[in-house]
Amino acid sequence: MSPDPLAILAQPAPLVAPALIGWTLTHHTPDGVVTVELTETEAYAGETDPASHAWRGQTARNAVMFGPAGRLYVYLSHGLHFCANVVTGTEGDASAVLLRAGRVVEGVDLAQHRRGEHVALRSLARGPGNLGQSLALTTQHSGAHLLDGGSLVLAPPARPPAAVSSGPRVGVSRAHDWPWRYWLTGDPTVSAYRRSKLASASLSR
DNA sequence: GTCGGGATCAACT
DNA sequence: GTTGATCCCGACG
Repeated sequence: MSPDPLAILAQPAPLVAPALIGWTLTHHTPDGVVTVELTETEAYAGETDPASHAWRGQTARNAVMFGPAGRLYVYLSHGLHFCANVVTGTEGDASAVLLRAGRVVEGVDLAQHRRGEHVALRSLARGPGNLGQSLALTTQHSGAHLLDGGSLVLAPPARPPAAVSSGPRVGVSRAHDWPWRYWLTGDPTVSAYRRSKLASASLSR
Protein backbone atom coordinates (compact mmCIF):
# COMPACT_ATOMS: atom_id res chain seq x y z
CA MET A 1 0.00 0.00 0.00
CA SER A 2 1.10 3.55 -0.52
CA PRO A 3 2.12 5.36 2.66
CA ASP A 4 0.09 8.14 4.19
CA PRO A 5 0.61 11.27 2.04
CA LEU A 6 0.72 13.44 5.14
CA ALA A 7 3.63 11.41 6.51
CA ILE A 8 5.59 12.18 3.34
CA LEU A 9 4.83 15.90 3.50
CA ALA A 10 5.87 16.09 7.15
CA GLN A 11 9.50 15.50 6.15
CA PRO A 12 11.99 18.35 5.51
CA ALA A 13 11.46 20.18 2.22
CA PRO A 14 14.60 18.87 0.46
CA LEU A 15 13.25 15.35 0.91
CA VAL A 16 9.68 16.21 -0.03
CA ALA A 17 10.52 18.11 -3.22
CA PRO A 18 11.79 15.10 -5.24
CA ALA A 19 9.07 12.89 -3.78
CA LEU A 20 6.36 15.21 -5.12
CA ILE A 21 7.35 14.74 -8.76
CA GLY A 22 4.53 12.92 -10.53
CA TRP A 23 1.89 13.84 -7.94
CA THR A 24 -1.28 15.51 -9.13
CA LEU A 25 -2.88 18.72 -7.89
CA THR A 26 -6.58 19.12 -8.66
CA HIS A 27 -8.65 22.27 -8.26
CA HIS A 28 -12.44 22.10 -8.35
CA THR A 29 -14.07 25.42 -9.25
CA PRO A 30 -17.54 26.46 -10.47
CA ASP A 31 -16.06 26.51 -13.99
CA GLY A 32 -14.93 22.92 -13.84
CA VAL A 33 -11.94 20.84 -12.85
CA VAL A 34 -8.28 21.17 -13.75
CA THR A 35 -5.63 18.62 -12.75
CA VAL A 36 -1.90 19.15 -13.10
CA GLU A 37 0.77 16.48 -12.84
CA LEU A 38 3.82 18.01 -11.18
CA THR A 39 7.01 17.87 -13.23
CA GLU A 40 9.20 20.42 -11.47
CA THR A 41 9.57 21.41 -7.81
CA GLU A 42 11.94 23.41 -5.65
CA ALA A 43 12.67 23.17 -1.93
CA TYR A 44 12.78 26.07 0.53
CA ALA A 45 14.04 25.35 4.01
CA GLY A 46 12.63 28.24 6.01
CA GLU A 47 14.55 30.31 8.50
CA THR A 48 17.91 28.78 7.62
CA ASP A 49 17.37 29.46 3.92
CA PRO A 50 18.36 32.97 2.76
CA ALA A 51 16.14 32.61 -0.31
CA SER A 52 13.00 31.74 1.60
CA HIS A 53 10.22 34.16 2.44
CA ALA A 54 10.52 32.89 6.01
CA TRP A 55 14.19 33.82 6.26
CA ARG A 56 13.55 36.96 8.30
CA GLY A 57 10.96 35.40 10.52
CA GLN A 58 7.23 35.07 10.55
CA THR A 59 5.00 37.74 8.99
CA ALA A 60 1.32 37.98 8.16
CA ARG A 61 1.89 36.78 4.61
CA ASN A 62 4.07 33.76 5.24
CA ALA A 63 2.38 32.62 8.45
CA VAL A 64 0.98 29.60 6.60
CA MET A 65 4.48 28.25 6.06
CA PHE A 66 5.03 28.02 9.80
CA GLY A 67 1.94 25.87 10.21
CA PRO A 68 1.54 22.11 9.81
CA ALA A 69 2.31 20.28 6.57
CA GLY A 70 -0.26 19.56 3.89
CA ARG A 71 -1.51 23.07 3.31
CA LEU A 72 -1.14 25.42 0.36
CA TYR A 73 0.86 28.64 0.50
CA VAL A 74 0.20 31.09 -2.33
CA TYR A 75 2.00 34.37 -2.76
CA LEU A 76 1.93 37.11 -5.37
CA SER A 77 5.19 37.56 -7.24
CA HIS A 78 6.09 40.78 -9.01
CA GLY A 79 2.56 41.96 -8.45
CA LEU A 80 1.33 39.72 -11.26
CA HIS A 81 1.99 36.05 -10.80
CA PHE A 82 0.50 33.68 -8.27
CA CYS A 83 2.94 31.02 -7.16
CA ALA A 84 1.90 27.92 -5.23
CA ASN A 85 3.81 26.09 -2.50
CA VAL A 86 3.08 22.98 -0.48
CA VAL A 87 3.86 23.47 3.20
CA THR A 88 6.14 20.71 4.51
CA GLY A 89 7.90 19.70 7.70
CA THR A 90 6.54 20.00 11.18
CA GLU A 91 4.61 22.85 12.74
CA GLY A 92 6.92 25.72 13.59
CA ASP A 93 9.33 24.71 10.82
CA ALA A 94 8.72 27.10 7.93
CA SER A 95 9.77 24.81 5.10
CA ALA A 96 7.85 24.54 1.84
CA VAL A 97 8.12 23.21 -1.69
CA LEU A 98 7.52 25.56 -4.62
CA LEU A 99 5.58 24.04 -7.50
CA ARG A 100 7.52 25.26 -10.51
CA ALA A 101 5.91 23.43 -13.41
CA GLY A 102 3.46 20.72 -14.34
CA ARG A 103 1.54 19.04 -17.13
CA VAL A 104 -2.20 19.56 -17.46
CA VAL A 105 -3.80 16.12 -17.51
CA GLU A 106 -7.44 17.08 -16.92
CA GLY A 107 -9.46 20.15 -17.91
CA VAL A 108 -7.16 21.15 -20.77
CA ASP A 109 -9.87 23.27 -22.39
CA LEU A 110 -10.49 25.22 -19.20
CA ALA A 111 -6.79 25.74 -18.53
CA GLN A 112 -6.28 26.87 -22.11
CA HIS A 113 -9.14 29.33 -21.75
CA ARG A 114 -7.53 30.79 -18.63
CA ARG A 115 -4.09 31.09 -20.20
CA GLY A 116 -5.12 32.17 -23.69
CA GLU A 117 -6.43 30.26 -26.67
CA HIS A 118 -3.15 29.98 -28.53
CA VAL A 119 -0.92 28.78 -25.72
CA ALA A 120 0.82 25.53 -26.55
CA LEU A 121 -0.31 22.49 -24.58
CA ARG A 122 3.05 21.88 -22.97
CA SER A 123 3.34 25.55 -21.95
CA LEU A 124 0.03 25.70 -20.06
CA ALA A 125 1.63 25.10 -16.66
CA ARG A 126 5.29 25.71 -17.49
CA GLY A 127 6.66 28.09 -14.86
CA PRO A 128 5.34 28.84 -11.36
CA GLY A 129 3.15 31.77 -12.42
CA ASN A 130 1.66 29.86 -15.34
CA LEU A 131 0.93 26.84 -13.18
CA GLY A 132 -0.94 29.05 -10.75
CA GLN A 133 -2.95 30.64 -13.53
CA SER A 134 -3.92 27.32 -15.09
CA LEU A 135 -5.28 26.20 -11.73
CA ALA A 136 -6.87 29.62 -11.04
CA LEU A 137 -5.01 29.93 -7.75
CA THR A 138 -4.92 33.24 -5.89
CA THR A 139 -3.84 34.39 -2.46
CA GLN A 140 -7.31 33.59 -1.18
CA HIS A 141 -6.40 29.92 -1.54
CA SER A 142 -3.40 30.35 0.72
CA GLY A 143 -3.83 28.18 3.79
CA ALA A 144 -6.20 25.72 2.11
CA HIS A 145 -5.86 22.09 3.18
CA LEU A 146 -4.74 19.79 0.36
CA LEU A 147 -5.50 16.44 1.99
CA ASP A 148 -8.86 17.38 3.42
CA GLY A 149 -11.15 16.44 0.56
CA GLY A 150 -11.81 20.12 -0.18
CA SER A 151 -11.79 21.87 -3.54
CA LEU A 152 -8.01 21.50 -3.70
CA VAL A 153 -6.64 17.97 -3.67
CA LEU A 154 -3.05 16.76 -3.73
CA ALA A 155 -2.65 13.07 -4.54
CA PRO A 156 0.28 10.66 -5.05
CA PRO A 157 0.72 8.92 -8.41
CA ALA A 158 -0.17 5.30 -9.03
CA ARG A 159 3.49 4.56 -9.55
CA PRO A 160 6.67 6.57 -9.02
CA PRO A 161 8.11 8.56 -11.96
CA ALA A 162 10.80 6.99 -14.13
CA ALA A 163 13.65 9.36 -13.35
CA VAL A 164 14.10 12.57 -11.41
CA SER A 165 16.97 14.98 -11.93
CA SER A 166 18.23 17.65 -9.55
CA GLY A 167 20.19 20.85 -9.91
CA PRO A 168 20.63 24.45 -8.77
CA ARG A 169 17.62 26.57 -7.98
CA VAL A 170 16.38 29.13 -10.46
CA GLY A 171 15.51 32.80 -10.13
CA VAL A 172 16.68 33.26 -6.58
CA SER A 173 19.31 35.85 -5.74
CA ARG A 174 20.88 34.00 -2.82
CA ALA A 175 21.87 30.44 -2.10
CA HIS A 176 21.26 29.53 -5.74
CA ASP A 177 23.91 26.85 -5.60
CA TRP A 178 21.92 24.63 -3.28
CA PRO A 179 20.83 21.75 -5.55
CA TRP A 180 17.26 21.80 -4.34
CA ARG A 181 15.45 21.95 -7.66
CA TYR A 182 14.01 18.70 -8.95
CA TRP A 183 12.35 17.81 -12.22
CA LEU A 184 11.08 14.89 -14.26
CA THR A 185 14.00 13.95 -16.48
CA GLY A 186 13.51 14.88 -20.11
CA ASP A 187 10.01 16.28 -19.69
CA PRO A 188 9.10 19.06 -22.16
CA THR A 189 7.05 20.99 -19.61
CA VAL A 190 10.16 21.68 -17.53
CA SER A 191 11.60 25.10 -18.25
CA ALA A 192 15.17 25.42 -19.47
CA TYR A 193 17.72 26.12 -16.80
CA ARG A 194 18.23 29.84 -16.25
CA ARG A 195 20.80 31.03 -13.78
CA SER A 196 19.61 34.03 -11.80
CA LYS A 197 20.92 37.45 -12.79
CA LEU A 198 22.85 37.88 -9.58
CA ALA A 199 24.33 34.44 -9.90
CA SER A 200 25.60 35.10 -13.41
CA ALA A 201 26.94 38.45 -12.26
CA SER A 202 28.94 36.85 -9.49
CA LEU A 203 30.02 34.17 -11.92
CA SER A 204 31.55 36.71 -14.31
CA ARG A 205 33.66 38.28 -11.60
C1' DG B 1 5.20 57.44 5.32
C1' DT B 2 8.76 56.15 2.05
C1' DC B 3 12.06 53.20 -0.27
C1' DG B 4 13.86 49.14 -2.57
C1' DG B 5 13.80 44.47 -3.70
C1' DG B 6 11.62 40.34 -5.76
C1' DA B 7 10.75 32.20 -5.67
C1' DT B 8 8.38 35.89 -13.11
C1' DC B 9 6.82 36.18 -17.94
C1' DA B 10 6.66 37.54 -22.71
C1' DA B 11 8.48 39.81 -26.47
C1' DC B 12 12.14 41.01 -29.26
C1' DT B 13 16.98 40.53 -31.61
C1' DG C 1 19.85 34.84 -25.29
C1' DT C 2 18.61 39.13 -23.52
C1' DT C 3 15.87 43.01 -21.91
C1' DG C 4 11.92 45.46 -19.93
C1' DA C 5 7.32 45.61 -17.62
C1' DT C 6 4.78 45.70 -13.47
C1' DC C 7 2.60 45.59 -8.30
C1' DC C 8 2.97 44.12 -3.62
C1' DC C 9 5.35 43.33 0.73
C1' DG C 10 8.61 44.17 4.30
C1' DA C 11 12.09 47.03 6.54
C1' DC C 12 13.37 51.33 8.39
C1' DG C 13 12.94 56.26 10.12
